[in-house]
Amino acid sequence: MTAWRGGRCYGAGVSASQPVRGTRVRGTRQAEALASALECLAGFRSAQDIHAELRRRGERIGLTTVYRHLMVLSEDGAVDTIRDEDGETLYRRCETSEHHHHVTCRSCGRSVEVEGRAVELWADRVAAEAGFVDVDHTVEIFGLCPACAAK
Amino acid sequence: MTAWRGGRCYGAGVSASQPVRGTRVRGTRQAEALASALECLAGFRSAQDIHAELRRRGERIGLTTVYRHLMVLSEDGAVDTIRDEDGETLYRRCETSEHHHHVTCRSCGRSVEVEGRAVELWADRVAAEAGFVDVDHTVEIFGLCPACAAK
DNA sequence: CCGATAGTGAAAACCGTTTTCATGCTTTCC
DNA sequence: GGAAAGCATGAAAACGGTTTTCACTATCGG
Repeated sequence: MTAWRGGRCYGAGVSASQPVRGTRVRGTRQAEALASALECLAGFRSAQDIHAELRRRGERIGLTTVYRHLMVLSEDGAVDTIRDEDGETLYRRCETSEHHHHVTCRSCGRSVEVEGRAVELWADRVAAEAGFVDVDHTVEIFGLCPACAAK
Repeated sequence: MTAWRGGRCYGAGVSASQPVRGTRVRGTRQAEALASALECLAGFRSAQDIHAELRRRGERIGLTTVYRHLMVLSEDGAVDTIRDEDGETLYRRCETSEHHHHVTCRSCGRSVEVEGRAVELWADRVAAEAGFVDVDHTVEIFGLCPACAAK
């Protein structure tokens, strides 16, 4: 469970949010609802948070379905995923399809995408120096956003 | 469960490995055994791997105790921890007490410590630009080590 | 020795996630 | 329009790593 759960973001409708990128996520009421929730939620949220939010909105949708859709969406690159400090997976609608990293608020979940050409290069370089191949990296930055820091 | 479990590293003894840094981990047979196992195991291992290894060596030690000691050791900075792609926590005896990162083999767990002045600076900079404070970061690189890549 | 104190570990609880499987909803074809 | 086929759904159960519980044991100072 994340710390910042609970929230507003009602008045959902935001007009029939159309399918997120050409994925198979479409058609069903549940997929629509999930897409709309992702549209509306600003930061990284756990699957359970998102499910709770949907239920709060009155949607009839099962936790299983939320997990299933998030999995597909993330495989398709339509949502980003990160792991919080407890190992829980957090999801967020992806803004750009390019490789990038995040500065995420550990209190409210709000996050900013940052370009990381520099880290990419660094990671590739040090891995190559160590003789490693097929290299992959995870880079996440957590902190307190200006709003939360103000408290 | 990690992929590279099971291994040699018997003939353990390595002479009574002395207590790792001035922690409260000492005295008991189990703590000694764990310290010695960590000394001997090269790469990052899951708590369960380490426990299995100890049992294989004939040590009488419970999984709970392994977890407990690893927790303390990691709080004291005597072991490093990272999360693998499945969210499982992996442990390794720490080589330097300075902040550093790893290039870890996703097949055998072997890892190389790398200096990351560049990333530190980058992380601090982008976080500051976004107005975040109390910043923390995780940077892990996974790949195939030369030996595993050769197969 | 002895008693206080800290450590141990089997079993149960936890908790996020995945699987199962019976049921529903769509789509397709006639 | 309707029946069959196929995919989506979700409650409940399984899963797997980790933590908690609690009765028991080892250790250490005196």
